[in-house]
Amino acid sequence: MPDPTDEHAAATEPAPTCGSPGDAPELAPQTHDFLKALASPTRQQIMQLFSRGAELSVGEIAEQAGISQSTASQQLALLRRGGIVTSRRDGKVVLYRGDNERTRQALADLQAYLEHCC
Amino acid sequence: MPDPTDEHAAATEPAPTCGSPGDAPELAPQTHDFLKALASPTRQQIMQLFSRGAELSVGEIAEQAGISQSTASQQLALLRRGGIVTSRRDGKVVLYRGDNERTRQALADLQAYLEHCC
DNA sequence: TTGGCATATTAGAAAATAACGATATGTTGT
DNA sequence: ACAACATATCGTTATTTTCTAATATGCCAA
Repeated sequence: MPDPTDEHAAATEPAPTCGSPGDAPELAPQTHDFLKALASPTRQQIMQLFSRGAELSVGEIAEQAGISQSTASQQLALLRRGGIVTSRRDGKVVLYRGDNERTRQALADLQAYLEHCC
Repeated sequence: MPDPTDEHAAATEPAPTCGSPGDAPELAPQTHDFLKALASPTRQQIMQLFSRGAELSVGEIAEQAGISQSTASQQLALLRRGGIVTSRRDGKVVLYRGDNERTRQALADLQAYLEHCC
């Protein structure tokens, strides 16, 4: 039986729409994941492989970044959770690429968050 | 004799101006510090105290954030290293506030970095 | 179904982070 | 110089992160 944690289901979040517009806006959990995902040398190194929309398999990423396959898979999972990359299955490989849409969104949210304190 | 690590000297960096414009732009060390500084619940909580240019002492921040004085000092040091806050001495207290200028710069650098891969 | 390959997940050790109390440094008044 | 107060730094412990090898899961072909 297939696990309910379906990997390549389109996990579309309902969008929190910023609860209390009054005073101190908290950083959305998604944006926190975004920041955590980027705040790592290894993951930054991985991101450099996705120049101009390049699409790479986990194996290629592991090799080019000089890390093990399992490490690559784990770090890619974190990057995906942070909304920085997307994945799709093509045969027996899984291809990753930068997620333009969600990255733009996270940047906008971050900018809005920093607006009120800086 | 005063330590060369002068705390409140205006540490103005020469700005790296992005070495090789060709292919894969690395994230500036400053921007990495910026990301790491923000990717922490405690430090995000601290940042929420600086609503609209508020200026607070370390003691006030520690109290309002519910953390010890030494923790506040340490976390504020990380926020300052990330260019998110500035500090100035006023008598025996040290006042912190959001650093508009450097934050804007870090956001711009981050945006440029993400441009090429997303 | 079986075998082979690619990716995800697990388990565990090493390293980095976060927090605190205690102490050192700095500053202002007396 | 000394006392009093505020902040920075030190030393330590608990938690989290990071990485790898080993194993499990998923997909395709025969």
